[in-house]
Amino acid sequence: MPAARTALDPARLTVAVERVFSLLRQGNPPNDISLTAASTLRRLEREGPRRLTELATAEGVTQPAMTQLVQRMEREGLADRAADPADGRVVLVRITRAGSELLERRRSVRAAHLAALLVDVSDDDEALIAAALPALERLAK
Amino acid sequence: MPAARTALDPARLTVAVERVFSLLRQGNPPNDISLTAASTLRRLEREGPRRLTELATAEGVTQPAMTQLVQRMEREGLADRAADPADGRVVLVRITRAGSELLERRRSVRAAHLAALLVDVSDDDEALIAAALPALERLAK
DNA sequence: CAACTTCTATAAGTACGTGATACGAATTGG
DNA sequence: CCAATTCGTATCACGTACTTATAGAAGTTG
Repeated sequence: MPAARTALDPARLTVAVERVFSLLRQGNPPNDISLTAASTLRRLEREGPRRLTELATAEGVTQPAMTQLVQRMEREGLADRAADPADGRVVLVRITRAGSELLERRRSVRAAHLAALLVDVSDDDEALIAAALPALERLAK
Repeated sequence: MPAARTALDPARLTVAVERVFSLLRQGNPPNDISLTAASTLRRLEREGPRRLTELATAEGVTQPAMTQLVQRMEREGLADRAADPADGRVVLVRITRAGSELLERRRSVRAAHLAALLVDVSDDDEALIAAALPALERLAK
């Protein structure tokens, strides 16, 4: 009989992730963009121009929601649209330079906030979290 | 000179937490309550009855937002209000049995979803995450 | 007890999501 | 080769979840 699997309690991890997330959120700039907007921008940054419906599916929202989100992001200069030369129905959404810069600023702000929180964390705990980080990244791949 | 501190990159942790959180969110029931509603209910469950403004501050929303949230939660039977015998201005918000049951169902659903995700994670990674879990809980205390 | 402060509620506006539906562009079968 | 269908996006009507500004009742205080 093989050894029992590691005792990682999904419910505990779920709650912990939610609470850390809330903590991080507290330190947000006052007029932060929405979760979906941020996630969509990050996706556009990572993967390049994408279709509306593709984004909607990937982000788990409906197509009308993505249409509206892109409209707002376009209005704020964070993204723009381009026609697909190969298919006249398609809209390709792209992140703009301002969008990338916003993501960059957002990362700095959050990093600073988290760094402040980490002051109260023991070196041991910090090391444990650092050790688990690559695993968390693979989980959320 | 003491050893250099562990190299935990706040920006990386922030992004990883956001992405794990998004993953967990994907597997939500279709008509899930809002982040703030869930967090507020959990707080009421943990800490017992609380005032409106106390909840608003703790959750990082404005007082009118909390008034409205409590109204909605009350309408759905998840929470109720009681007068404070010591101060006629105060409303004490309490979680109801239905509220507790909702939290419990929500935890099961999310745990099941996360458990499904963990199938694709190596034993080593799972062990690393399990080892870091108490540290994450202390961070989010 | 009049003036101030505290606590909650209301009002008006915006962002963000939904389902239903419209409509032009692409694909397809007879 | 064109009528029917499917695909990709937009629009509409609606509900929720926030914001700021303000009102108003209950406590506190000089």
